[in-house]
Amino acid sequence: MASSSSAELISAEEIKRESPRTMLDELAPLPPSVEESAPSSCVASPLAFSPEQVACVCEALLQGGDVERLARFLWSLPQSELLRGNESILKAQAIVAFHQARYQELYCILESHSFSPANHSSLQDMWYKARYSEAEKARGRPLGAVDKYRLRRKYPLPRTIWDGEETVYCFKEKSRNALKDMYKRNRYPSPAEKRNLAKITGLSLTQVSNWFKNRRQRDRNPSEAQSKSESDGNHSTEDESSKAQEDLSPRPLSSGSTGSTTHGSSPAVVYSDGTTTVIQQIGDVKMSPLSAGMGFNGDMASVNSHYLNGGAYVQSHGNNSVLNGLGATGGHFLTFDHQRVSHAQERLLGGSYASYSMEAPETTVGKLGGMQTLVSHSEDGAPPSVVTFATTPSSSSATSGSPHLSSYSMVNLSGVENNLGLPPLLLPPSSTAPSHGSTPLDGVVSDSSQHSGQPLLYTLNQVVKQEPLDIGVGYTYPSGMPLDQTGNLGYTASLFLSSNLGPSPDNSSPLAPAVTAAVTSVLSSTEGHTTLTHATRGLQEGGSTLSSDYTTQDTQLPLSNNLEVPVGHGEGPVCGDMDMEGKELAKLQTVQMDADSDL
DNA sequence: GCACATGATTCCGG
DNA sequence: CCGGAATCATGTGC
Repeated sequence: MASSSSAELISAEEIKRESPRTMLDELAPLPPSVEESAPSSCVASPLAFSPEQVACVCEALLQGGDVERLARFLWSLPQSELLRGNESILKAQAIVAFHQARYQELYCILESHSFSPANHSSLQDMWYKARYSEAEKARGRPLGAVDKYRLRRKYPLPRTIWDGEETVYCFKEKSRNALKDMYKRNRYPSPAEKRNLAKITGLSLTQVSNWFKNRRQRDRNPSEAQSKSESDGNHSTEDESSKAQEDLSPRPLSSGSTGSTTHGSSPAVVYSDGTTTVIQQIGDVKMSPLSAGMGFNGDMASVNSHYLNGGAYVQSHGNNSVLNGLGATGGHFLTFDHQRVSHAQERLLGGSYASYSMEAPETTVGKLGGMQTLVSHSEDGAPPSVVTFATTPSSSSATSGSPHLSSYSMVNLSGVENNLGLPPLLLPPSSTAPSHGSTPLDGVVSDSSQHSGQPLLYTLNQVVKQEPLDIGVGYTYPSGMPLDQTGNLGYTASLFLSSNLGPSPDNSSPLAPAVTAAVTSVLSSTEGHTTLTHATRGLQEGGSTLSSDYTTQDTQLPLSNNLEVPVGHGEGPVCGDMDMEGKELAKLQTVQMDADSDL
């Protein structure tokens, strides 16, 4: 496996040597709408990306929150890629469609593919926001709470983005049952019990406390708030729910991640459905009530998004999963073949990128596995970006050829408002009607070979403090765009991609079988330093064992290291200035490798 | 639109 | 800091 078509792989070394341009720029060329270039040529020579690579880039761009760039990237993909059914791509398409107010298209995307639970929350949010937005436009006035409620009833979430768990008043049924059970046994739970309940339910300690407080109050004077239906006589549900890591198999309850967290409140939830196991750690932060649009609480995930600030998601898959560290093997996860980039694209790339600004002041680098680092910088001003992929030795999947992307993180650039076209999707004719904005596309598209790609299973961990960060149309990328106090983006996320299928479907370019990728984006800091952020995680091979942790802000970064990589001059976001020299890159890699050693 | 249900918040006392 | 009471804000159902 280590064997990948050499032709398509470029080592970081090579990249830094021969690539003066930013990778992301190449990945996200300007849209064909840009006059000066022949759109068609954009697709003439397909990028040498494997589906997984494309997915990874999508994720990276998604994390970055730069919808504009994401749109460009999607645009650059051959139709066949778009049709593959890869979740990351679909999600990216959905976000772009949302951003551009092409709601019908958005609905189609959301309804036509079953998304992994990790994405449910954000997609649900999009689903509803799109509905609200449409309704608002239709009636010309803002919607009230009741209006929204009705819309939610009218347009229930498709099962493709919803686990089916009903939520009432923001709490999931299971959570309430656990609370009720406990209440039945003890109206005044001890702090420890509350904490445990919090863990079990995925609620915050405060929520649990409030619940008991309210419950007692309403039990006391039934006069006003008679919750007869529930409190009286007998709660259907019986004992035991709370403590145990009980049964509650399918969804959100769980084995109390025992030691989980230091500060009294970071419930951990383990989802398990046989094939996957997810552990989610939930922090205890409240979102600003203002956080635009996040008011909707569809399910627990949403609730969490409301209250959490930290978390992690790990998913492992039966037979494969070798997401872990170092890999000297050469799985080059993301490679870029410059030679295959059309000249037209290059021209486009050279174009204007001045618009985006990176503001994340600093990021950190966690330990990484073998890394592939791609540095990019734009020629006219954009700060450099570095995407680093950690590769993993393909132990268990030596034969499978299935790629594993274990983690990556990317820090981002401020979302730039913009409307770019998105490549046409294969949607029912009716749905493609572009309602608004730009719909540049036409000339794009070329090959039509399609494939329903293999179900790439992945989970994305993203946790963070939620702060409003509107991307254009008001969509707040719900999950992963934390802003730090200064309003800058400082985000770290882990992404686990795994696939336990055999060789990738239609991929002509053999990928390293087990690859752990870590994308790291270098951001320019005001000091002229750049730090990397990264999160690493690993799954032990040999099956679904969870092994690790991850990342993210603040408190929870057990494995991270912090590295600062000096970069060019500190002149600000003016192109050339930010170039990362080969040596810096080398340095970067070295550092990363060092970081590995303590794995 | 209204009434009820329920989670959250605020204020107060211990 | 916790619990109780009052109250607010929003979800829910009719």
